[in-house]
Amino acid sequence: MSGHRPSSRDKILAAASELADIVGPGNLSLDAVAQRAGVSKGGLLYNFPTKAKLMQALVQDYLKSFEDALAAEAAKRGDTTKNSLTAYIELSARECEQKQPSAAGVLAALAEDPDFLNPVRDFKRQLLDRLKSETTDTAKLMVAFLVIEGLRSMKLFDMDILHDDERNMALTYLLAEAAST
Amino acid sequence: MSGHRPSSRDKILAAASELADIVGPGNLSLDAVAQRAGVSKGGLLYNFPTKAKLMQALVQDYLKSFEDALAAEAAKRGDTTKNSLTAYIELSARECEQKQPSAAGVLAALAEDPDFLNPVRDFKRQLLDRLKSETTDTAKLMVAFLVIEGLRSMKLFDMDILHDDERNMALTYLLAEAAST
DNA sequence: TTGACAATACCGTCCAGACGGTACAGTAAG
DNA sequence: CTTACTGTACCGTCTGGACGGTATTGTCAA
Repeated sequence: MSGHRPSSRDKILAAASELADIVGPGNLSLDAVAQRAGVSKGGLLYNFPTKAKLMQALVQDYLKSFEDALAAEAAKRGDTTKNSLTAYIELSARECEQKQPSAAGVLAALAEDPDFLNPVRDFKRQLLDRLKSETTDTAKLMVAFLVIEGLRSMKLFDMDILHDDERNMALTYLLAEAAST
Repeated sequence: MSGHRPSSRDKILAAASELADIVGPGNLSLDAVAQRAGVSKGGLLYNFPTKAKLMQALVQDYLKSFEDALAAEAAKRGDTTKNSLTAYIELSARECEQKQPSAAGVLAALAEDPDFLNPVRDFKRQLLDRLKSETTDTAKLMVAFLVIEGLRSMKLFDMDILHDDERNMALTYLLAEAAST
């Protein structure tokens, strides 16, 4: 079900994200995506019959890879459901450090039509509910969740406002609070 | 210096923001903006000689109105510089409740070219530095700042994920921490 | 006072190019 | 024969922006 060799589909998705990052979220054209992916335009439209479908796939792809990373992080430590908040925090912290161009694809989808973000909304709400069922102090959960959301939005907008120590301060504070629950 | 009657310029800016919210950030056209503002396209181009200039103005406008609101909030309570974090938190909290369509204009600017957000980055960094100089506990400041950033990004993306009580929990937590400093 | 001119604040039209998408013939692999 | 494309040609639409015009108001010398 997963683990293909780099298919055309994957190359197109990657090319679209990279391009969105280069030309700006609202200036993504099918011709340019096809060219960057090393695929003809006909080939692109064979895989994604319409631009909207491409955008949906971009969002789905982003969500899927995040989901996988979260599951991997939870598996890496003990599967005790109790510390999945800690897993979420640490995963997000690590993601802040590195590049993740796939986020640019999400912005492209947003630019095209904000409704493409509906799956993201659903995903986040589900995640929050899961976290909620596993923690006792809801106020602290909300703070942690929102801090990460803030960090994530900064990354999305390429706003490298925070110094490393500033970010770490917030993160260690969160981790300490999460551990004491 | 301020307090004009609704000039063409202002009508255009407002129309652009509203339209961005309706048609999606990446689908903002000059023709549509002109029409909605009740101005001819030539008239629009007179006020904003290029689309890029419009976008810049949209961002500037957004920043300015936020700055004004923050100053007004600080003035409303005592001008003691100590509690400007509290002012920031409460202002942001109130803004979460209400509609503020001007944010859609910022997304339109982002869609066109992410560099248009540079002024936002500068503004936020300045704000953070000011807050930093007025508080003792930097870790708690960072948490508060990032929580608000998270709230703000959700509003921007129209992600009404949080229930009112969830949001209030985070906010009252923040206010309590800010007061105890 | 008046006539000449200029600046301001627009209007309405036009155009070259880019875009999403279609159509279709061909092809190489399995 | 089907799948997964390639390549080319094309269509209708939309877009940013250039351009020429116009009404109003102001300025200022004679």
